[in-house]
Amino acid sequence: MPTLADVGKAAGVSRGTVSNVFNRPELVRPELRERVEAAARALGFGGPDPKGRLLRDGKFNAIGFMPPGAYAIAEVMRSPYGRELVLGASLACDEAGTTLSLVNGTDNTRFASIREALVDGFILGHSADIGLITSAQRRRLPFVILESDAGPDINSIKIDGRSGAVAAVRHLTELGHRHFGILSIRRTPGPPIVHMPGQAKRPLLAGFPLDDERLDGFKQGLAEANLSIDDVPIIETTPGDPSVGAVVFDNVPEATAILTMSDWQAITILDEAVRRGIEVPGHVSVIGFDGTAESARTTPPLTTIAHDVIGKGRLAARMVLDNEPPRQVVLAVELVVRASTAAPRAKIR
Amino acid sequence: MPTLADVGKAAGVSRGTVSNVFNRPELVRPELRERVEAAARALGFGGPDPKGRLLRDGKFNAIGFMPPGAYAIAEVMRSPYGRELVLGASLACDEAGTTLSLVNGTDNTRFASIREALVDGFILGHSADIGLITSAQRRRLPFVILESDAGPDINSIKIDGRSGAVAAVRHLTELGHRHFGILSIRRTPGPPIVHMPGQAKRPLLAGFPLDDERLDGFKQGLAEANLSIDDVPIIETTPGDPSVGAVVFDNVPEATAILTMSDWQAITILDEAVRRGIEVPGHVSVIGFDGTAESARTTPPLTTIAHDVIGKGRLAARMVLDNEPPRQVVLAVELVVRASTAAPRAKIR
DNA sequence: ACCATAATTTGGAGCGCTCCAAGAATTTTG
DNA sequence: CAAAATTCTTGGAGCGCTCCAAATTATGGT
Repeated sequence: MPTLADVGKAAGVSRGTVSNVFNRPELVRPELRERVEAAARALGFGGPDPKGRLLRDGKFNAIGFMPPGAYAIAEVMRSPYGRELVLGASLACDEAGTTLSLVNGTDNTRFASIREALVDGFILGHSADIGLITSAQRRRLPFVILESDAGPDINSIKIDGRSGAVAAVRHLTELGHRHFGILSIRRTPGPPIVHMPGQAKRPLLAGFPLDDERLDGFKQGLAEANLSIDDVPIIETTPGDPSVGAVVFDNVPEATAILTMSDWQAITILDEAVRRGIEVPGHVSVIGFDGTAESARTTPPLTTIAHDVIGKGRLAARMVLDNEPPRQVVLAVELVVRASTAAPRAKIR
Repeated sequence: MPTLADVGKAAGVSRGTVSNVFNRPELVRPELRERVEAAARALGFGGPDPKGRLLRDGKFNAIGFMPPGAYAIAEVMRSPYGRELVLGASLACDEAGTTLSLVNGTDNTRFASIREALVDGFILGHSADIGLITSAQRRRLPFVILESDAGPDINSIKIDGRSGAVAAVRHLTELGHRHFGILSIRRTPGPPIVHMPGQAKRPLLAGFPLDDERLDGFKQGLAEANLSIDDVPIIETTPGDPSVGAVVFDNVPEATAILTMSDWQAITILDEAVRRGIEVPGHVSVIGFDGTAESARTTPPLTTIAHDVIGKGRLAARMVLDNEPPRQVVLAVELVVRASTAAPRAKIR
């Protein structure tokens, strides 16, 4: 690999002049410039190596996106929510002329990834692991954490998940539902875990603020209707796991309404319902969470607790890019009623 | 920002030892290690700066994805096709522990982006601009170009677009269709451009191999049924432009079948059909291209010319990562018949 | 011609790190 | 207990570049 110095030698000029030819050509006399360019071509020199510039300037011109939980980037890209988040971030990056780096952080390499990522700042997906934040802080780069409570010194953006969850339950109880099933989020790899009422050690606190808050909202909403969450089956499942539908219908046949924590989970239920000839919302109502574009395209279109996911991603990127004093943003959620919820009509089977 | 040297001074050891503490802790005596770690903590040193290591090692551990055409990354993320491509690439990156950098290349900054991206290789979206390839070659990094003919010295992956287009037309003519509309891809920003038969300067060669090839396939397929593409209206439109549906139905009311170059275009047509009460496939058949996941979820599900988009993205990343001798891969396409195509039943209006 | 002024070009000084050969300290061996 | 072997630590040599003050060369006015 030829370097600036090599080209300089070949053209009989100094390193600095070659640098100028490439970066500020107006500074160098046209004929000389041409001679240098010729030398560069002859040597197959394709321009100053970014590595050198980088060390000198110290700017990567990139921000990193780190997946939430223990997910890999590919899993983020699969999920409707993740895609909109990344889309939003890329929108802001497009505007700023910055690169968006999708940083892979598998469980154990997560901290190392943060330490070594070639970025000027981070968007961190939510995490139960406080160490992540410490890691990010150590790096002394601007960062924002999504869907986590991280205190006043740290940039964070979250939605009002509790209100959203309450609104979801209210909507359903107002329609007359009394028998529910709840889909919470499984944070480790594996099949759905069914927690029936009365069973010990129900996952009422998963450790992830996102999940806990929504579960708490469900609890509150149920309480308002004189129902107890303790009587409601909870199924922990990875969003997108296609097997959850079967698990739900097999284990919670009496439910007339399914509360979820993501549109993707709700969509999975819809798919299984079609397979079994169960009508939505005739036999069972399903409510999503997040209000992704996908939720509007399903059959029937999903009722969901929506927020501006793209806007969230975009704001996150902007906060990192702008590097202003830390702030904590809480985004509003909105119940969007579509066609997947209705008054209960008949029991399944 | 403290450096290795600073920490070394504070701990009374050398730069090298501090480096070892962080990178090969087993090489340094536990008590010394602790002293160094304490000093690092005290100084708020969060580990060796990746910039330095980078210059030294020369590896970014990242590959860059550059959007096709003149699109920005955000546009890629919006498109079903683009998302699956990125998903595929991220899958390979996950496996390899590499970062995927979404490199922004707006028209004029495109070449500069290639010159300066902090990556070890590139996935280039297709382009009509040969300069892109030259740029990439100059950088002397492994790269692969998608959906372009770039000769035997260059990694490329493309689908057999011609056969796909022929198959699409055949499917429709076999169903009895004789009146078509074609959606080709507009490569500049702006609203749909309608090219009616007989008009001069129809975009039969857009300069993009991808478009040209498919158009050529449509032509061939039509010819097989004794139809001429010269009699078929062609509408150039950016995939995803929601206005194209109206343009199509207003300008080509006699068409009983719409050929497209992407699922997204087809989906847009579907949306407008719903709005106008036009039945698909009753009044008009619509056929997509690419076979993205979205195409299976529409109402009605789209008939489409499918290929393994995720696999393509994954293979692309692998080729860059593996850096083997250049090869040219042509991926098979497959006609997937779903419910958006049927025999023509009635004329619209 | 000659000097002031303007236009170009130069090369040193890092940017922060890792590698590595060599030196220092410690432990083992005969 | 000295010599040999082993374990640790050190600091020089870059990695390739950009910035900048200083040196060199060209231009212009008298």
